Amino acid sequence: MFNKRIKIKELLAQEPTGQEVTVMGWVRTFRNNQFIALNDGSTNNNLQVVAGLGKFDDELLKRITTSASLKVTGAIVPSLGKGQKMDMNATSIEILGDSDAEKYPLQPKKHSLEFLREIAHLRFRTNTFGSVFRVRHSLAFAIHKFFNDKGFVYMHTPIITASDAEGAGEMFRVTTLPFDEKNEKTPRNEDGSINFKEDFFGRATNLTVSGQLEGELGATAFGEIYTFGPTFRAENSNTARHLAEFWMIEPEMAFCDLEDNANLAEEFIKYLIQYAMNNNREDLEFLAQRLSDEEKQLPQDKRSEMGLMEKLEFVLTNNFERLTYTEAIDILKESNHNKKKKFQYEITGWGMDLQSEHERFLVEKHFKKPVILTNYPAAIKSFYMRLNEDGKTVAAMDILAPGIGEIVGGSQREERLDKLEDRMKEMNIPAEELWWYMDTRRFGTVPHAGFGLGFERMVQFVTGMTNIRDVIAFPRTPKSAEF
RNA sequence: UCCCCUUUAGCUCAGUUGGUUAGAGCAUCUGACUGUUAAUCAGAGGGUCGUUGGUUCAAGUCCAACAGGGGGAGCCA
Repeated sequence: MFNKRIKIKELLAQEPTGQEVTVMGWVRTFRNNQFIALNDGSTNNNLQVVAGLGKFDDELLKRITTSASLKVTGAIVPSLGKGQKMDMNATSIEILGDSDAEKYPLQPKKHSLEFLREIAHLRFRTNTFGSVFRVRHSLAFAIHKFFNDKGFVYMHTPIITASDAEGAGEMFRVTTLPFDEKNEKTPRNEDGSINFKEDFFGRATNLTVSGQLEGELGATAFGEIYTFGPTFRAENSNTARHLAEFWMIEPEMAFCDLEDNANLAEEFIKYLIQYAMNNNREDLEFLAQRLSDEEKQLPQDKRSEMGLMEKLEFVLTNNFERLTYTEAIDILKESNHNKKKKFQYEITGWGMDLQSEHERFLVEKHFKKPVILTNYPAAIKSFYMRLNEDGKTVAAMDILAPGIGEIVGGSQREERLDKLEDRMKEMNIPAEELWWYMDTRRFGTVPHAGFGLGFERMVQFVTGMTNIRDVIAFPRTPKSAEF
């Protein structure tokens, strides 16, 4: 019986010719004791249900409150009012679930994003979050489509990992060892350290911070793989662009160098934007409007130069700017911004790590478009990145997006066993723990490369949401895991 | 973790140099109206001023600590 309903998005695309249909959804507002704005989540547009005067009991009408769920049947006719092309003249209204108006926290008015974060379980029922999460869904779908169409194998890398050598950040421990206040039940070695042999896996384990190392195992068999799954970082990060639990896409390609890698990343990002623009135009236009309304409250110099749609269009039609770390340092050094000493962190010269103000200057002020920075000094990058011929830089790449910062981090991997071992020794990475990783270099090693794209940062970029906590359903951040 | 800002009704916010009974809009409730568009009109209810301590004759207002939220930085995707 329930599958007889028509979704409001589909209905609104039809012409009103008196057809009798059934819809189900939640009440957004009930105006004039007669007009129900009904929403079923398929689109932000509501169906106006008209409850003709005198046709329904007062007792029933009283129960039509904000967010009550209804099953409504009636004829679809051209609207007599101005705001919509069709009305449903209700012949039957059934209340599926009441919603106590005195207790329901959402009102038909603008709410702050901060307040909505505190009621994250209900915020999907707002237009903003409806749009954000429909776009998020589309992007997730497009990721699989992009890689599937290219013949990549979708690989599920483990969530629980025994290696703590990945070096990508602090990890969450996974254990079944007893935890009591005095630690009396915790198994100990003779020297007092915790005996992990007694733990579930017989060793210390953690939540993954990256699927890359396992991804490389797949790439050196299937040729091209990608992962798309949750990732965990136990960093005490309190920013609008970090989460303790987030989703990451990590393609890994054999027979691939840094340039191929950068080409793929750029194509990938553009594909995702194009997909959302083709499939979520209505939601993006709503979000663009929201963003522009929001920015009207900011001082002139803090507003974006482009609207959301223009920005996405611009990224699609322009090549990402590609330059080396060394070139970037030169640009920063020679900039008027630097000469006027406007950087908080001084440009000390080659070898320094770029601060986010430097990255933002390059992306938002100098080039005004996404930038692919390559070939960083080896000393500031990870052990697995391929050492360049100059002996001092590695084949790394970061893609920096306006307003978001680093959206992609990747590299060509060090496929030469001796060079990899040297590098691990230098950086105190225990090669023996990663024996399985080293085996790819021992048996048929091959030039290969890959990158990680932060999914939530991508969703932020496409939706224009400025806080990463507003593009994931239930954000996990330090001191916060309510829902 | 560091720096800055902030916390007053369900929500968004006023609240003067410390001084009677802490206000507004929206929401809610009651009634009216009935082709409305965040409906409108009239009325009503609704507050431990984040928590604890201090200064003072007197604290929403000043001070301190703690907690929550926001912005920026670091770590990174």
